[in-house]
Amino acid sequence: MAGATISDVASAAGVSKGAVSLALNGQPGVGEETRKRILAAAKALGWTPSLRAKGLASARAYAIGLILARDPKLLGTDPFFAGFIAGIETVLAEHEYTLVLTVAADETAERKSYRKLSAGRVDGFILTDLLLDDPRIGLLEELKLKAVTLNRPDIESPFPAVSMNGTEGFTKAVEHLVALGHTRIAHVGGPLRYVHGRGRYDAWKDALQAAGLKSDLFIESDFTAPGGADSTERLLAMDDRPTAIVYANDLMATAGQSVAQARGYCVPDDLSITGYDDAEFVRYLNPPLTTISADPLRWGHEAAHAMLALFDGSHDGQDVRLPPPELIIRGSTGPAPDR
Amino acid sequence: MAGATISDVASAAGVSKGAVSLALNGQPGVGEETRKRILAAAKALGWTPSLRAKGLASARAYAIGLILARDPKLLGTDPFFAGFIAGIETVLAEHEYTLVLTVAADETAERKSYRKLSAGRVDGFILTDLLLDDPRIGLLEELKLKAVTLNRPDIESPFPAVSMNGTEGFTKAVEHLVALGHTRIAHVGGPLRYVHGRGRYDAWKDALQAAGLKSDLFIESDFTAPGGADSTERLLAMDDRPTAIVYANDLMATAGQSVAQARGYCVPDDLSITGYDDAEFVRYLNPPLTTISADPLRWGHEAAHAMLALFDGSHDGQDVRLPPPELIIRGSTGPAPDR
DNA sequence: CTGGGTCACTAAACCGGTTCAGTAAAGTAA
DNA sequence: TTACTTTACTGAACCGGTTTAGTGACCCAG
Repeated sequence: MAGATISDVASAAGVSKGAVSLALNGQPGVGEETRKRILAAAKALGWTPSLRAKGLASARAYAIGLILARDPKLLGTDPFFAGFIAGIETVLAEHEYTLVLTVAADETAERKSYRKLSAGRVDGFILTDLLLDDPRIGLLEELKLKAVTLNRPDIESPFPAVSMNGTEGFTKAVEHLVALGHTRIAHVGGPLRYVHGRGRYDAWKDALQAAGLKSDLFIESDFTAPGGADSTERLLAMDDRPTAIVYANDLMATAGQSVAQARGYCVPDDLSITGYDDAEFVRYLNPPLTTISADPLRWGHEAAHAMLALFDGSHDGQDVRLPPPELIIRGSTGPAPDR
Repeated sequence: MAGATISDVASAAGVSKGAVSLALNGQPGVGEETRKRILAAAKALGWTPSLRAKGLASARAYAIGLILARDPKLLGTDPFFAGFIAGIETVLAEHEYTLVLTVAADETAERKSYRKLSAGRVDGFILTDLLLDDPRIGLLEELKLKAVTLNRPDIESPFPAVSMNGTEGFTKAVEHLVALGHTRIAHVGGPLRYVHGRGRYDAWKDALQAAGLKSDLFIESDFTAPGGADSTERLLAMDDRPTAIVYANDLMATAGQSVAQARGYCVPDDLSITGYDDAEFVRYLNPPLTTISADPLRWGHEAAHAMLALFDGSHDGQDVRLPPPELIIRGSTGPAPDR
C-alpha cells in the first residue's frame, strides 16, 4: 500500500499520529511495547513517511546541492568529478539525503543555480573549484545555508573544509624529475585564482627552490586541452626550453604531449611530461602518462560526511585532511637529455 | 525578506491566501488589478513560494531523477553523460524543476536508488543505458512514475523515447572504411543487451553486408579500456586479421590503438581505428582518433523537454528522433594496407 | 422586477508529517 | 499520606502552500 499515511498507521496501531512519529524516529515518549506495535503496523501497511510532509514540518530539504560551474565539455573529461559524486553517493545512500546536481556553463548561470537550489531545495552545498577569494562563501552565509568546501580558501570561511595534506603529490612529481637530472622544469598551471591551481603552483615553485633551481618557466593556463597545447608551444619555442613540463591536470598534459610530438620532440627522450588526476585514458597514451592519482571517491566520502555532521550538529569544527596522492610513474618521464 | 510566506503577502496586499495562490499561478479568479497588486506585494517582500509546501499540497516533487549505473571510473571518461546532464540542465533552468542525480555502482545499489528516489523525491526518471529488455520499465510502471527513455527498448514501453534516427552515424564509419579499400573490418562492441550496443552492432553488420563483405569479425566487449585492449589483442592475433576496427566508444578505441601500437602496428598504415563519442581528448591522441560525434547536449535537451511535457500533460505521445551524428575523420583511419 | 449566470474573492479544509501543551497514571521522596 | 516528578500518550496547532465550496456584487434576459 503505497498511499498509506501516518494516520492510517496510527489508527491501525490504535494510537495517535504523534505517537507514531515518536516511535518512528526513535524518540522517547513511547513505551517499548507500543513502539513495537506501531512499527509492526507500519510495516504491515508498507508505510514510508512522506518526505514532502516531513520536509515541510521540519523545514528541511533532505538534500545537498552540488553546482559545477564548468564547460560541459570539460566535465566529460574530468575524472575527478565523477568519482567525487560517487563518493558522495556512497555516503548518502545510507541516509535519507540525496544529491541535487546542477551544471552551470557560466557565472550567471551559476549564481542563478545557487539561488534556485537555496529556495528550499537543499540544506547545504558542497563547494568545489574553490577560489582563493570565493564569493560563494559570503553568498551562502547570507542565505544562512550550510556548506563544506573542497580546500580552504584564503578568506575567512565559517565552513569546514576537506583538503589535502599539503600538495605533496605535486611535489613528488617535481622531485621525480629533479632526480632524473632535469634542471629546466616548467609548469603549466591552472588559473591561480583557484585554490588548487595556486597550490600546485606553489608546490612546483617550492620544490624547485628546494632543489636550488630557478622557477622561471611558468605559464598560467586554464585546465583545458587547447590551453595546454598553446602553453606547450610557447614553452618549446623558448631559447632555453624546458626538458620537462609538469601540468596541473591530465587534459593539458595530454594535449601538451601531442603538441610536442607533432613538433618532432620525442617523449620522454627530449621532453618529460607529467599530468594530474590519473584519468582512465592516460595509461593508453603513447607513451603512457606519468601522473598523480588523487582519490576522488575519498574526497566525496569525506565531504558528504562533513555535510551530514553539520546537519545533525555533530560536526567538530575541524577540517578534514586527506593523505597526499600517489605519483604514478609511466612512460612519459625519463632522464634529462644531454646538452 | 527570505522568511516571507504566502500569508504575509496576502495581508500586505489585503487579500486572502487563496487569491495570492491564484494570482501567482496565473489562474483565473482574480481581477487584473488585484493580480498586479498581489505580485507587487510579493516582489516587495521578496517572496518565493516554498517548494516544500507546494510539493506537499500538489503531491509533486518538482524534480526529475537520473540514476547512472556505471563504474564511477568509467563515468569520468564518458563524454556523453556530462554533456547530457548539461543539456537537461539548460532546460530545467527555466522551469522549477531540478535534477536529482545518483550514481550506483552495481545493480543492487541501482534498484535501491530507484526505490529511494521514487519515495516522493522525483516525479519521473530519465532512463539511460537502456537494455533491450529493461526491467526498470516494469518497475517504474508499477511505481506509477513517469519516465523518458534514451532509445526505445525491444519490449513494450509506455514511456516516450528519445532516440537516434537510425544508427547512421555508425554506418558512416563503416562506409568510410570501405571507401578506403578495407575488406576486413572488425567491430569491438559494447554488450549486446544494451540498445545502443545492439544498434551499433546492427549498423556495422548491415553496412558490411551492403558492401558485400563478411561480418565475421565481432567481439562483444564492455565499453571499458581493458575490454577494448583485450579485444584488440585477440583480433590482431587472428590469421586473417582485420585491417580496420570500429569500436563502440572512444575509450575502447583509445586502448585498442595503444595496444596495436605496442604490438608494432602502425596506425593507420597497418590498422585503421574509429571510436564513438568524440571525447575531448581523442583529438590529442597520436594519431588523433577518427570518431563519431554524438550531441549529448541535444539528447539531454530533448529528454528534459519530453519529461516536462509528460508532467504538464502536453506530451503528444510521439518519440523524439534526433538527427544522425557526424563522422569526424582524423588521423587514425587511412587506406587499407596492400596485401 | 425577478431569476439565472458570471466574476472576484474569502474562508476553511487539506496535504502528511512534527511538535508542544496538557493529562492521567505510576513512581518516588518526605 | 501528601506532594512532586517522571513516563506514556493524546489532541491540536503548525509548517506554507493548493483547492474547493460558498458568498456577495454585478450583469443580462425575460
